Amino acid sequence: MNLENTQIQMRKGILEFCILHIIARGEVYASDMLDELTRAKMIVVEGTLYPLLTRLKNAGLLEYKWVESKSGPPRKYYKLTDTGSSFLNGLTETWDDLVDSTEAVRTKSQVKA
Amino acid sequence: MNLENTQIQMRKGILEFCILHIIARGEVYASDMLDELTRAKMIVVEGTLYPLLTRLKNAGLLEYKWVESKSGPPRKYYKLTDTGSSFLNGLTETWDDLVDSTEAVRTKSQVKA
DNA sequence: TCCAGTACTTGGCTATACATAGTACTTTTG
DNA sequence: CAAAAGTACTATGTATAGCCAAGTACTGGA
Repeated sequence: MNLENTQIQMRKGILEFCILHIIARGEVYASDMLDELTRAKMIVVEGTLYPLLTRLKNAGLLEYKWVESKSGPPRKYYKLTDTGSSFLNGLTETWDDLVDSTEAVRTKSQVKA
Repeated sequence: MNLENTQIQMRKGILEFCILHIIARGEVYASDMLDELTRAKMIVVEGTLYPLLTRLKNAGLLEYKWVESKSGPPRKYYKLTDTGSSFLNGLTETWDDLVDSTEAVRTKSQVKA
């Protein structure tokens, strides 16, 4: 058990949440998302992102259309389905609760310390 | 893929973080932690907590001593080791970064929406 | 002795993030 | 026009956390 591994575990699920958020605000393709996540300091590699997108699409949360590119192969532009929007709302609630709970534990710790 | 499962994934690593925090503020045994987590609205079951404590102990982050109880079997009272304290500091940093990153993605979303 | 309560343990299951390697298409370059 | 480089996407195998469910061990009371 090392710190790095726990950090990885901490990201689980949260990454999915962030990606749904990014897609929620407009049609994007994978490289757009990678740029966006990198700017937010959430480093992700291709091998993580692409399978995740496929999974979300197969679950009916996303849909995509092919768009020709002027430099390279065509791209998949993703957007949320209605199901995806509902799902994102549910996740947002969970995330907020989780942050609150964690904050509660930390705050109480400071009071007693 | 359902919401519940993603919620479970979101908890990964965070639970460990919370438990280390709880132990950091004083010696406690498992039921104390369960109560504390329940109050913070982070429901955990025994089958999750006990293996986690064993794992943290084997990793050298925790140590425990047996304490007799007046009602029932003796209890393991845990406390952090020095290694555990350092580990918790690292996790705290990671968690704060993660919250910031997530907030960054969400905030930007609202600006464009 | 039998029963209920408390504390802790164990085994099997599922799902995600990662590393790594590979495919397919397009544009550039000699 | 053929080879190389770049872009976008795919596939496979590994490790690990959290959950469920059942089980063990000890205590005290009827």
